[in-house]
Amino acid sequence: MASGNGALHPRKQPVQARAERTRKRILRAAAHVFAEYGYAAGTTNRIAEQARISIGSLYQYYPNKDAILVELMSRHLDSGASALTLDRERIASMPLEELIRQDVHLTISNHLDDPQLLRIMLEQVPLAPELLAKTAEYRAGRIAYALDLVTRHPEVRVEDPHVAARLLVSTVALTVHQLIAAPDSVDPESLENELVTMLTLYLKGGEAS
Amino acid sequence: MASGNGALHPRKQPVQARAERTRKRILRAAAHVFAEYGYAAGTTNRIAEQARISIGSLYQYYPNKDAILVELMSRHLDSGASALTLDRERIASMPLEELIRQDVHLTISNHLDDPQLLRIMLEQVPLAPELLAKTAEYRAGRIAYALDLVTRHPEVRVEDPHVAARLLVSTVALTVHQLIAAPDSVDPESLENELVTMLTLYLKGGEAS
DNA sequence: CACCATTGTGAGCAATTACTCAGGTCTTGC
DNA sequence: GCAAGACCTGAGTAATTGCTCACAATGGTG
Repeated sequence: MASGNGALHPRKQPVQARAERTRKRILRAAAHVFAEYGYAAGTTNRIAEQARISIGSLYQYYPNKDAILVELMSRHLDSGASALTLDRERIASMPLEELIRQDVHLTISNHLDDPQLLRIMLEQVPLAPELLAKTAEYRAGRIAYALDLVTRHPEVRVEDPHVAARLLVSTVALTVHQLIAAPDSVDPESLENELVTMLTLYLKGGEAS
Repeated sequence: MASGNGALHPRKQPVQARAERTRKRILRAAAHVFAEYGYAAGTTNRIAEQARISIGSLYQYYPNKDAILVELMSRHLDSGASALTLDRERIASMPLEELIRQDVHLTISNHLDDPQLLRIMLEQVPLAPELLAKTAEYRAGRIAYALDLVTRHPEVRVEDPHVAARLLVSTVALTVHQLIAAPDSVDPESLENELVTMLTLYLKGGEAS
């Protein structure tokens, strides 16, 4: 199913405004269709139908089905990664709880748009090699940031910084995803508070600050 | 892809020993194939080939592809659920940390067999309606247990018990799964220690016990 | 307006895949 | 030894689906 035709087409770039609109319609439709039917059952013909364009047009902008998913995921990652990085100076000078809260809050709000789509994308990542690299990079960045925080912030006391950093990143990403996308989803505010409490206590090592 | 033919076949029961062996071969092969190729690309013909039986035999025991996944998942859930429940009496009388450690340890060892397969199964759950009911039941059981622990154990101090219980369950299941199945997986022992520390501190609310 | 590149169309092809069925082979009970 | 059922076989079928291509429509430019 994952097409392995190494050669990636840099399909034609849109030059007229019309083309740009079509491209956007495809992406919007794909997001909708994938979220509703899942990746396998979200057929390209269905996407074209939803976008009210012909299947031929779709393939003028995306060389194959995977490419559409890849672009959706890329956009999500890019938007998530941009708002994230703080300079190292500020890490040490801000209260730990505030740093954690910032991260958790950002992650939650990033998931509130379309949890269903997120779910599909995360699941399909391992099947699309191009995405693997990109998500791996993204994850590595987050882990590096967490490791920085864990090792440099004065309030932090943990046994194993490397494991702690990975646990931190995984916990935030996964629980937010799961508890927001769940059928009976948890109230985002409560989730934020509990998560922040948990992580802050953990990093402080249970000692008074 | 998810066949909606409500009527489930109780395909013929094996009566000879030969048949029982075939059934087992199918399951083993399916686990292997799903883990290696994923669900969509894990075709029934491939499973039959791996099991060294003909495709026809496969369909004598399983009415469709979904049914195989369902049985694999059912078995996993049953084995996981059995070892889990403690009587309410003992909850209050055991140290909190020990209770948590027990749970985390069990979850980790339950994932060490075949993380890849687990991954596939968890992803495909939402597509197979029969499984949804079963996993929902399983999850509900775990959450109920956690809620019991959170509300009745004397060492516990949390703001919102319901959210805390769900956070607890999700955190253990998801982080274990992710960090064990990851390409560069975390050392299980360290993971156990860090997770236990984090959860225990959280539930105790940061106050001295 | 006239020309041509850009963009859009959709019937249909090739490949894949879940699943069937007509007929074989083995096991068991007598 | 011999029926009769249990079990197994695998080429074939129907349906799905990603994707192509020959052609039509549209937009900009002189």
